[in-house]
Amino acid sequence: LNSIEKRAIIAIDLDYFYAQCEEVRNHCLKVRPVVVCVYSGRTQDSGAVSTCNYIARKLGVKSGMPIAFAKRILKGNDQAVFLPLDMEYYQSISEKIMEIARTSSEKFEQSSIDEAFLDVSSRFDPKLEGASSVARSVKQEILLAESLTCSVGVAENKLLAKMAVDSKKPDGFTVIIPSEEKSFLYPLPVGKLFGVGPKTEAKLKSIQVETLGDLALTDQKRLEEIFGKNLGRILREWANGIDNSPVEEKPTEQLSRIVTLKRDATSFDFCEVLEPLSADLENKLRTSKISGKTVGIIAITAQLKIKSRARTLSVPTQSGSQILAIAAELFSSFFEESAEDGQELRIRRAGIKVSELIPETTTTPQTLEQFF
DNA sequence: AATACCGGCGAGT
DNA sequence: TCATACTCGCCGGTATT
Repeated sequence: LNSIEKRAIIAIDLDYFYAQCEEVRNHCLKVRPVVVCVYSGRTQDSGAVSTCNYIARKLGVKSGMPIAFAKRILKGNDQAVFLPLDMEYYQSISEKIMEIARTSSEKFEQSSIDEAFLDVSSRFDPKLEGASSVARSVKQEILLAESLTCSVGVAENKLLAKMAVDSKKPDGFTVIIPSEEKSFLYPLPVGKLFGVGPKTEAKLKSIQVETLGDLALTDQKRLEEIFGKNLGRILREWANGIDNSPVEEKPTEQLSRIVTLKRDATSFDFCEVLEPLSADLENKLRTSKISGKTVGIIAITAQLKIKSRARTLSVPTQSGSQILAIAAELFSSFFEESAEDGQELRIRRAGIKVSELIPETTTTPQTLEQFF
């Protein structure tokens, strides 16, 4: 039993990140509802709420909500501020903070623009106590350097650290010690488990599984029948607080760019719409020194259904013009294909995805051998 | 029978 | 009421070897 060393994992989550970044550059916003929006450009207020500060949340604004909803909720509130997304600014702050986190631990994993895991197991004896003091100082360092608050969770694996950090926000500090793992998890409704969204929650409720305690005791075979072998196993393990996944940086597996069309279309000017996307992808591929072996398109229909088509190349590419040409072909045949089915395809949003990313393959071969 | 590829779905920030 | 832009992972079906 002692041969398996326990770990000490810290989860860091920057509070209402984009909206807090906006507060940092304009302190007056701190006392007002702040809503950060992705404007789609169709109409005045078309688009969705990306995130908002806690003042806006308290009034009922939520991530993903249409901007027009949020405006209705805050109508008459002359303090409310609606701001467009400024990803470059948020990215630059994220990079500085992630550098602080990275250098605070030998093992580091950034899991999104505003979240990271640290594994500090090797450094301390009472591991969770040591990890807690690292978590405290990282929190402090982030506050001093960037004037941003974050929440932290400390536990013996990533799942528990993530559940811990989610349990108290903003500015939270939550440690789950081994003896408290089950009493922390079991009372929670299944929908609170990371990875359980509305669909999975509904399925679980339909078999009378309401809490993580229920889930933890549900027959494994039954879960595998309903959710498949993998998800069935993971649901049960996670409900029991079991997670052996390592803290490690994972290379990017796919890149995509997508835009909302000015209006739903049964066809559109592929070059005009897709060229900026492919150019952006080329830029990203080149600066990341990677190439993509699969090029695909993403279409969101007028009914908000997500459709995709893809083609795997014999040689990975970085070329924007090649990506554009393939994407245009895929869209073209996709429209034809649905015309044959008698279905008129109405597209709302159009995108390009590059996947099967492989370290650097230059488009112009240097040598004959490379060419053949 | 194993692997590759594709398209759909679900979930997260 | 209106519904972004990304990323990741799994599943089942079909094609390829």
